[in-house]
Amino acid sequence: MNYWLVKSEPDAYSWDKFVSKGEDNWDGVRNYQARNNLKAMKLGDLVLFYHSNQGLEVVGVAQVAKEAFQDPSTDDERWVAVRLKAVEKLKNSVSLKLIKKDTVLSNLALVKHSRLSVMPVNPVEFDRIIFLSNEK
DNA sequence: GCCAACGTTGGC
DNA sequence: GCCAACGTTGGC
Repeated sequence: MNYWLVKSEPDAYSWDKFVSKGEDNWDGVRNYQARNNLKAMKLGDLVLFYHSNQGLEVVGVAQVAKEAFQDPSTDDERWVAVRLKAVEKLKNSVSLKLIKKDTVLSNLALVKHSRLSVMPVNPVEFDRIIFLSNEK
């Protein structure tokens, strides 16, 4: 099983909106690297949901409900979407600030490649974020 | 195939 | 609102 992190601006599409739908297509990605990551997602993979621009924190966990298919928001065959379903909201969201301070997470693509909107997360990093979300 | 110009993302 | 980092476009 693989782990991922996706970003969304809460103004455009928040975690709460996602939860209210239960599951939804993750489409509109127009970046090759991010698209390649979407294509690599397998059914059942877990996906961290991060709020960019506002919030700047990991807020919940989703799961891949359907592997890559033609992005329904465009006819351009280059782009794909996946279907994600909500799994759980983190007990405490994990802020970018905290992630940056954490030595285990210092190589996270979120920190090193801040503009990438869909990125892989290794199991150690994933566990660490879950661990941090349960602290306090 | 290079690179300048331009557009976008996202943290601050 | 600014701007650094990065991706894309298009002229040559």
